[in-house]
Amino acid sequence: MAVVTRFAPSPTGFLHIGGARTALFNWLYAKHFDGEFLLRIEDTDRKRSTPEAIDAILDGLRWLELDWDRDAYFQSQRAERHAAAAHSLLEQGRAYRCYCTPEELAEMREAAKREGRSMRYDGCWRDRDPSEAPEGVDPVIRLKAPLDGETVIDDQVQGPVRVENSQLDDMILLRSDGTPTYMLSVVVDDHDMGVTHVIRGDDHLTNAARQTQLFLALDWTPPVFGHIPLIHGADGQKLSKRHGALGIDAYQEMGYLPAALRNYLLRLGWSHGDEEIIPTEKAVAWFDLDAVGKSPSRIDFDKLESVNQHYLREADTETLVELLLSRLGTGDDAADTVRARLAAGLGSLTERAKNLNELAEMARFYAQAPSYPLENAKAAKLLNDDGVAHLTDFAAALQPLDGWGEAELEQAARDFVAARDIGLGKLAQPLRAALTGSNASPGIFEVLHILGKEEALTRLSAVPGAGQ
RNA sequence: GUCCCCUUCGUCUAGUGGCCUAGGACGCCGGCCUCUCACGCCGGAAACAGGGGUUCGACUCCCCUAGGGGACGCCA
Repeated sequence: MAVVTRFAPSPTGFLHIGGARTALFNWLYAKHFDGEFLLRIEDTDRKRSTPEAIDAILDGLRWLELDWDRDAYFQSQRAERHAAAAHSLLEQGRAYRCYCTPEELAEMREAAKREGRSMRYDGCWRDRDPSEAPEGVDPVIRLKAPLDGETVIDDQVQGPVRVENSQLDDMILLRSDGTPTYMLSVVVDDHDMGVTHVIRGDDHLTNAARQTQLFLALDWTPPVFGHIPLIHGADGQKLSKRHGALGIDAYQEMGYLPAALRNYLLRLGWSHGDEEIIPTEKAVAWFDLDAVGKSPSRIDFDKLESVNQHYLREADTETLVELLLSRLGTGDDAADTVRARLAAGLGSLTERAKNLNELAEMARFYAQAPSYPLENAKAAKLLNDDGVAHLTDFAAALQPLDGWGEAELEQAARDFVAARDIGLGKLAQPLRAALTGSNASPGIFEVLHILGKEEALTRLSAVPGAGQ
């Protein structure tokens, strides 16, 4: 039987990092077994579901390059089918009408809590005659779940998990307004969609037991479950808005590459020996549930950055240039010149940057000449009297040069400092400040070369006090 | 409160009874390289939560304790 996995987010918010990893694992599992990866939007909570959230989730998945098979399913469109399943259970005597009011239920929970019992519905309408039904109360439909014995989930990540049936109450299938609950919808949809493997956060572990009961009541075979541990914030606490529970678009804005984020997320909770850099092809080849860890992990931006830098170095130049251009916000006028400079300078720039934003800042001088006074205090200090004097003389020495290759430029600089008996740094640092506006940059001869003779000499003469 | 799950360096993890004087990666510290910043290279500090068993031998198996997480909705 072909493997079918699914990612089933509820569109009540953006796609966060935990959801992204769940989607990734489902995607990888399907790819590994040459199966299908489906997407189902669980929008049955009309009050909280928004079209914006649906778009954010879809965009997030697309950005991460996690493509889904078939068309996306929308749970809200299948409510009739869900209700039908509940009614058939009712006819078979496997479900019943319950007339308890929300108030009574709340009272029940209070009492249970007081007496130290587990807080669950006591099943008082389970065998009660419908003729006793109170007037004017719309009943809910509950599953007539087994009273004793146990439900066992052979979880592919957590191992066998046994839950006493006495711990599970008769779950509501249909609300008093006739709409299906999450439990019912999930089970019916997973069955109808042919889902064979349910991979999701372990906050659903106890749901798996209830859902198994439902599958069995419907005479369906439950899917294989794999409950992956949750991701926590850097402080070990549950993910919240303050740390890490950001939308996937935030990671995009922070300058991470999709391939890098996938690699990082993959290693959170999953491993393959000592492998760290795992491109998607290898991930597909290696991924399986047995290598997923059981304990929750924390998000670590340092590591993410490091992985990102790796992918930055390997990224296609053209792609990177476009990504940078949009971040530099430069006009179109000089676009071709800037593109060429960026393409030439990218190689050594990616050795220095950990994300696209840093990269853009480091590359900025290829698009714009420094403006005075220099913002960078250390750089400004390099342009003191001595520094400017050296620059002026060196510019004069450069003027008659025919070639502008790195080697020639370096030779000229070495001859220059040797003649004056000064260290190379005495010349290189002021040069750097004048050319890039900064005290840190790629090798100065590379910068000189990429900028070109005309632009370089223009920048040198633009230094305040130069040429006297 | 009840039930379920988890626990190896700061973080992500390798480890499936002897290969472990516990390995790797990120981060951190030191050094080398050097026109700056990086990269790279070399070296370093850093962990089996605690206590009982089982065993010739436990990071690995069992029990207890502690800590962490999750679930207990007519939310998903």
